[in-house]
Amino acid sequence: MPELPEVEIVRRDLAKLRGSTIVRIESSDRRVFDARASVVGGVLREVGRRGKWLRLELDGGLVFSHLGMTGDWTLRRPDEASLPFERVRMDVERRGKVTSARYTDPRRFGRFITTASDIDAWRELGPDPWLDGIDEERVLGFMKKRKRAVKEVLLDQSLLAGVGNILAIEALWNAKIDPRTPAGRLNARDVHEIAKGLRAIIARTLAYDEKMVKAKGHIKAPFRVYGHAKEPCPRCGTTLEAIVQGGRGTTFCPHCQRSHWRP
DNA sequence: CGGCATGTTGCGCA
DNA sequence: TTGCGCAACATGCC
Repeated sequence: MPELPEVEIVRRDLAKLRGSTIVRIESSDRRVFDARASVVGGVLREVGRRGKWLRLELDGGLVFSHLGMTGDWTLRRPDEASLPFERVRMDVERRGKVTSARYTDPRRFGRFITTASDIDAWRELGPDPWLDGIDEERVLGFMKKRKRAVKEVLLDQSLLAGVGNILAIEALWNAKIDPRTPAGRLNARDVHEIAKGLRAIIARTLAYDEKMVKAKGHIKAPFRVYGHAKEPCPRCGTTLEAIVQGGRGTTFCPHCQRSHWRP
């Protein structure tokens, strides 16, 4: 369940384990699990996140976790059986009590890496729009250099880490900007609207995810256009269109998401 | 059965 | 060197 807000929810859950000692890590999955250093025996000091990457800081080591498309972490008692699609099990102990963190991932696009130093993927991430804020001048400069559609550029993790397909679609709808607009044609005001749009959808999705954690009942997803192709635009009533950009689906309103772009 | 999916990487080609 | 399109990864769901 991964985009910035979902990963943030997972981070908060794992942060409950701060101060614990890693007592055991097990995985038979060579695709997901990459052991570059031994971290067993290390004490978990901090659970960080930038974009979609989780970074567990230990005394004498690091653990990086990426949820791919279908990854998730669940805290269980150590005696509980393996979960369906469980790929990694990490047991930690604090004051004699053992908690077993289970990483599940049906599609196995995720990664779990134990290492002694920061990995390239982490170092190459841009700022996190939620934790670090959005430097609009930098975003504009980045956009100015590209010819691709703004929607595709927003998915570049070196621009703003954590923006995925849904957030990009929703932010552009919030900003009333056509996702096909060549990035280089955006102006400062467009970038300002996109920044506002991103902050809004991140806040909205986080709030939704927080409710989901508590109330088990079904809550309506907070998305205005993602998953709503062929339905009326919530703003103007025009039928929402679905297109493919860079191999990913995009939904948008052909009427109110125009800005200054013309085909 | 066919098509689509909240992500990323790697390959071939212009 | 760079950018782009697309397949691949693996599985569930509609």
